[in-house]
Amino acid sequence: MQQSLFSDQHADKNGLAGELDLTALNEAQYAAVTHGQGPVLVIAGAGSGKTRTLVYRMAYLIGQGVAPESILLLTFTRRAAQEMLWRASRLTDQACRRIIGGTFHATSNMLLRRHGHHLGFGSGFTIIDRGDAEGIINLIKSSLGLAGKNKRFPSKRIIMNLLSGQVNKNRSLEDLVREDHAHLAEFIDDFRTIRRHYTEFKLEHGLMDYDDLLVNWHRLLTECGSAREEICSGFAHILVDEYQDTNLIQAEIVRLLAHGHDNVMVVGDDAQSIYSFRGADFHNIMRFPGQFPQARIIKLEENYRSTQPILSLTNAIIASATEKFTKTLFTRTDGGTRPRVVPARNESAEARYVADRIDQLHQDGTPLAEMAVLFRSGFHSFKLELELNSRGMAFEKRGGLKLTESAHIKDLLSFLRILANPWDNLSWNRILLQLDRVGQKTAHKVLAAISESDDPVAALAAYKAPPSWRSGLAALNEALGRMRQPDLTPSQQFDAAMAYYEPIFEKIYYDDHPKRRKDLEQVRTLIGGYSDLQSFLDDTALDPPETDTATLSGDDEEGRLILSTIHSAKGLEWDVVFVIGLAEGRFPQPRTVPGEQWEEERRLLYVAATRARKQLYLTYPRQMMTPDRKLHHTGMSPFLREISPGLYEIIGNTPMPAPALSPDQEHRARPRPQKTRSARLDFTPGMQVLHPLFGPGTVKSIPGPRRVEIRFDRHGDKILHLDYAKLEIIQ
DNA sequence: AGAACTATGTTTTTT
DNA sequence: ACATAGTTCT
Repeated sequence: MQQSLFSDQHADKNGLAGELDLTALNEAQYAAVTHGQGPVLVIAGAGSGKTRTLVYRMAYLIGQGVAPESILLLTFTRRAAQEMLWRASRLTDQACRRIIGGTFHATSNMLLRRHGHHLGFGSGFTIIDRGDAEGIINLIKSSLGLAGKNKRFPSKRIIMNLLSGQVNKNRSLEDLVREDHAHLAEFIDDFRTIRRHYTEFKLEHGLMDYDDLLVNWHRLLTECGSAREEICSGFAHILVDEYQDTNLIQAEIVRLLAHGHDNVMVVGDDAQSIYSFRGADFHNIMRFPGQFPQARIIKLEENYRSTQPILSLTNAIIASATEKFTKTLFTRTDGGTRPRVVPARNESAEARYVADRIDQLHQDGTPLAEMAVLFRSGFHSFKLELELNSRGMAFEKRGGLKLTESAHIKDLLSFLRILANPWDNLSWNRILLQLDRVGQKTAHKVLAAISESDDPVAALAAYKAPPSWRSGLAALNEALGRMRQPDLTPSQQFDAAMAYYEPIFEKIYYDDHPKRRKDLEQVRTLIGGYSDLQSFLDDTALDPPETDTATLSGDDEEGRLILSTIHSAKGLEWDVVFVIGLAEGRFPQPRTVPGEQWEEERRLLYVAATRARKQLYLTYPRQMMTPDRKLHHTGMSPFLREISPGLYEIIGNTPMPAPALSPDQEHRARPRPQKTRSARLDFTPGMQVLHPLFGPGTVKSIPGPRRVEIRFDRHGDKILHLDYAKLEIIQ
């Protein structure tokens, strides 16, 4: 009997860490991991081990002799990418250094650097982030005289949505205006003008935003045969996690990358689709067999993460969804406590309750790293952060601002970006505004004077400034001169920029510069790993590093409590999970309209609740501050109200009367009774069977349709799916 | 008069 | 963090 597939010589050659124990997999996972050639679609529920399956497949392929660097591991959210690569590195030891993978954009960046000459941009393009794009829009708005209309002009967010029309949304400008913002119709011409200017601006300055990157990739792979050949031949296997988070163009790129061999395995869960606002479309999962007619479909339906009471509740959350999903989850984990719903008097009481519970659980032995607090929006945790700080409890907040999005980092990076691209108007604007007596208008004037020059830095040195800020400009010019000395490493350039920026920095952020200084030091460390400034800038634009608020101390071994937006918690799991702010008017978001948006909010709650292994707390304040600073009462989130109260326990001195449920809701919320089918494919308890991997065993029970539970002599109890199991009946 | 500075109010989620 | 409105400076 083959215990491990890695006891052969391939394992040592490729540096697999220890043995890969395939017997730990269930039947469907095993089928996915050991699948030979061709496309595979794995539809997997929450907690079904989908990332593990994907990573095992990678290790399995390496064990079969596939070169690690010819496997492409992709996913579409940063946190999930981190988790995936971490798991991969545990399995493959030194081979992991040769694995190519991460977020789609980070991988793009790597491929661009390797094959960039095909894109026709030469080396002179800069990748810009969302903040840059918004900055450009603002510049355009003011130069067109549209800024004055701000009072009635739509927010920058709406403009961004409209501008990204092509790639992220399948709707036209007119559709968007008609559907979502009918009152903005009169601005449609302005939108068009802004969009045209934005496109021109990017072309003129050699800038690419995220969407351009995708479009260019797609163009490259469809229009340039030799480039496609060169890129695709490098990857023998493509493994994609969180496939439901792809948008149309990304799904198409995945198909094109597999050109010639179709060795693609995608893993996704349509019930966990929470990124439609950036163009992701979970119907891509359903379209996959159309793209790859040979595709084999495998479902992972057993949940290994959560206890039954948690699973019953999460199943009830998703059961109310209008669109029916492709699978039902079950678990064999017994025991566990019912999820707790906690109404608190107000936000402070909610924060106190959560902090108290965490403190208690910690004292009882749950490590802080095994607990997490999740919420809909970044600012929902403010009260809790205050509470935790006042108690001296350390935590790590995820989601919200990235390191490179904070003002002081942007300030400093501006200098470096000028060095890489002296025509970067956005960065110039930022630098000029730091000078005393220079505001938006003056900066604009200076920019107009220097940006047409062959050497903007020299042009700035020659610029005749009025006496009020002449000395400030002189200092800037001197600093730029120092930074431009030849043969400086990126670190030395950073230090030169810092020497000039430091006094300004301390003045601007007089109240909290010690805290911000740590971020700057972090960038300093980061830049030390680069010998080429442009690579550093591209990497940070595409894949901004996380703010690390950690103060490295002795108890770092134990880890820290995580506070996270639900979006940033995707793909992770903890023993104890608190979901806070589950009040009406907070979850779903206040302006959510019924329909697709409403359903996405529901899936978001589903994602949050399915992060929990053992304990789940759902809390909400019964009193909240309205925008006009008045208190008003709120009830629990409509998503919670739909759930049968029998599935949870209410905590608190003033329990709410259980809301009456319609018989229909009552029925849907209850765990589904298992259907028993008469045709059981000849398996009955007590029967002796033989399995190619697990060896001999005895049929224990028939837990569901097309499933058998078998007690194996060597590997214990397992539930097998008859669609995949190659069982031999002995007697 | 025009530009810079200051106080104030509002914030979805993110590759 | 940013936009805007109101106030102060040149």
